[in-house]
Amino acid sequence: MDKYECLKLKNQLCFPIYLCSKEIIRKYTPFLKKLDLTYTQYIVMMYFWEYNESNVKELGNKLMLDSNTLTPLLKKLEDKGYIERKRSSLDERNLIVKLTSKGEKLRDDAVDIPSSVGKCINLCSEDFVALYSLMYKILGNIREDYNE
Amino acid sequence: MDKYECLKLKNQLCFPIYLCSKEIIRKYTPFLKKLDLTYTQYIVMMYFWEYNESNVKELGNKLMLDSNTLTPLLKKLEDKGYIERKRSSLDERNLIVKLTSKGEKLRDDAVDIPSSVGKCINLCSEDFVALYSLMYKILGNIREDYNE
DNA sequence: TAAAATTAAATCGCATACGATTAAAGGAGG
DNA sequence: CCTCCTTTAATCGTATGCGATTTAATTTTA
Repeated sequence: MDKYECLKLKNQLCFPIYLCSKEIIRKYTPFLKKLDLTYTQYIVMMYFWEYNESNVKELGNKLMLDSNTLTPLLKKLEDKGYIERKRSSLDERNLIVKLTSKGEKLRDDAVDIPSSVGKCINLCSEDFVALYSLMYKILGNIREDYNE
Repeated sequence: MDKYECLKLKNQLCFPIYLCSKEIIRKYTPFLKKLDLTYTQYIVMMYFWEYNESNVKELGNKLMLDSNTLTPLLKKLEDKGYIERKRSSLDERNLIVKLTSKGEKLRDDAVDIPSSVGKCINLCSEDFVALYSLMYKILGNIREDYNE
């Protein structure tokens, strides 16, 4: 029995998760390119399609990203005309971010993407459900503060 | 029934996988810092602890990374003294990368990391196995060329 | 109420990722 | 032998990701 067995790549759980995340994102890329979005920008747009308006803090909680990543990303989305950034007049520390009408319209172009990528991943619904719940179980274990 | 339902974050599979990958890597960080490694550098070191020697192509196939990512990363590992880079004399196109003795010794410092992080993730063994096999199933579906 | 503590975003620096291109070496065919 | 094709790394440019610090606004507290 090799005492280094635990360090072999095939015995890692993190490694295939890391690969899956990257490869799934790679599958999104050609579809997102048509909308002039990167994957992270797409996640942010999904947030706003659902909630319409937010600030950096709230958005960051949901996406587990901080202002160091979000600030430049939101500026890019603003340059593309998909969102609007404005300081709150009630509390100047807060940056209000909201969809523009152009950003809203983009939703119709995105609506087929999940199923297109789903076909590439090609999991039966049992596997989908099992994987989904395992992912949220891990997230719950790692970040007890995270509420879906 | 909302026609945009499929675009909600909570209905995505990619999103929790993306989060899990990032958060698990975050859990590794404090342990890896003691070895002066980043997560990707750690994956590369695991490869070499297992196979001792390789070239950029082979390594990249296994890790699903290309020379654009690996070349600078391998130079950093060389600067740290963990690996050696040398052109093959048989075929000058190939870069032979191998562990140094310092890199080999590092393995002993890494051997407790998987279980330490495993405690944070805190999955029972059934969940571990289920998740592991789902991940490789997806990888097999996405990249039929990938052989573990 | 003025100084201290807290909060929210922005900024900085470094390390990936990765599509695309380039450069250099080796191999194939005329 | 020479040109074309392929292969392997390296390089380039853009976009995250994130620990750490800074800046500005607000709140707390002495």
